[in-house]
Amino acid sequence: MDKDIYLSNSLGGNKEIFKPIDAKKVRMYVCGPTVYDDPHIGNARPLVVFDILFKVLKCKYGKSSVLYVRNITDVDDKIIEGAKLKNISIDKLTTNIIKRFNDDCDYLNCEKPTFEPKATENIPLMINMINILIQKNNAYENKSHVYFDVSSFKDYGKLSKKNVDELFAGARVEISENKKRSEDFVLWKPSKNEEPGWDSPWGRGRPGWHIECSAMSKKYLGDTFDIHGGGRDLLFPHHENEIAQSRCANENKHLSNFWVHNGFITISNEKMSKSQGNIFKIKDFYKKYNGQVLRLALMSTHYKQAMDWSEDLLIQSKKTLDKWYECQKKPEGKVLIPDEDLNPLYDDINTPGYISNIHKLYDKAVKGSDKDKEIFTTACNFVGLLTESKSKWNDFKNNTLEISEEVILQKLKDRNTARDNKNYELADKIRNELLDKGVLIEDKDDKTTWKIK
RNA sequence: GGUAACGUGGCGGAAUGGUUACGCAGAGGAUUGCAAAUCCUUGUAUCCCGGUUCGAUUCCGGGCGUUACCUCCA
Repeated sequence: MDKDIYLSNSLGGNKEIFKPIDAKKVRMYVCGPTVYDDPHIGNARPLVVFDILFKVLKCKYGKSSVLYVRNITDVDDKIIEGAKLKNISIDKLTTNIIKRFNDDCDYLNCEKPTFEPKATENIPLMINMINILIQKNNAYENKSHVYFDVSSFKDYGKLSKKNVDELFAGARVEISENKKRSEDFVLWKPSKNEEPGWDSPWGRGRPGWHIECSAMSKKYLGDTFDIHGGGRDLLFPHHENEIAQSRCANENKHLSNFWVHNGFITISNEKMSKSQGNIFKIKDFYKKYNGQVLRLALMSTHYKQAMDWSEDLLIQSKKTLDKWYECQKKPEGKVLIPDEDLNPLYDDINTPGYISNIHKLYDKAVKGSDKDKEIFTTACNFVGLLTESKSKWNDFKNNTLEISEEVILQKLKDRNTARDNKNYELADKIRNELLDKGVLIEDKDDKTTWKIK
């Protein structure tokens, strides 16, 4: 489609026309997981949001013209703590969690990014970047620690619209003995023997939290790229610090031209947090819901808004997909989604607006031709919905059932016998029994069929 | 306290300087032994107070409310 893509840019705070630096090589970096615990639905949101943005970008610029990099941070204090807590090796923990993460991505039907670099495989790049920052007087070493000197970077706070003086004047943050100012942040820190560490000019140690993204985005996307994405919580300090490191090391005006942040998921309007005990892991939904249900649920709110997670939301999403799967028809050959229907996605990834259009395409498809059904299905497929076969969708539901198919068929037989004898009381009783077990009966024409509620 | 985002019907949730999408739930109808499914029809909303304007839910100001962020170090 010729239409421009619009994106809300956290840098500046306005919705802008998206123009890539090079239309033949559109570059997006999204902050991936720190692999210390099972991914939760808060992690699921950026996965789906940026998966859709990836698809939209490919739609406009061509499949092979879009690079999508999502890092895996596999060295961090939280990982060290997590391994200790679970009493397993760090290696085992990160391997486990990376597997979980990949399973969750599959479950949510997210495409693989172009590159998924791991922090531990890029330590030399980080050391190199830290060296440059020290040389340029943007960083200093003290007692085997290296800190970034925030006062050396005049644009610090620009992304998150924070005034550095005000931010740290409150004296809420204690000044560490090792660093000059409270706002400075660590680039490198020493590791104890049992902790993971790498040799460096400042002794055996490990990188600070932010430097891995600066090093890896540079490696795969260069000094300046088009889009940097992640959750709202990363805006400060993580992205602010990334900008400081990268721009000082690379001496350029922008790290990324666009900064895109997705909002939070809340539970009963409270932020998910461990202390509240209200964290939902993605794998907790494996048995009860097809991943498509979560995907549609995550699309039902615009990515910038906070979204409240609820069982009701999932029930509605499931119901909608049930309806949509009835109308699924695999497109034969190339089918185009009408521009006017695609429009909302180009306008700042407006997924609710797009869903609305899918509903309209559905209305048309139900009454219309095979072609209409193919257009409807294509529109769903575009955002990763209705991609599995109808039988697979139904199989998933059957697997959640506690009653065997044999028993169901026998009950249907009994009921129809009762109906033939006009014993409607018994017939209704059987129907309600099955309904209690989640089996819904439909009398259509002369045939009785059943399905999972 | 500082900063930012948000406030739309019963619920979820878009859009918009002038008839306020879409879904769920509700109501009425067709159909049905009753249901289910499907189809048709349908009611209901822009937090409060000012300002700009012929006209504000939309723009501006104030208020109220909700939420988030305020690191690393510890």
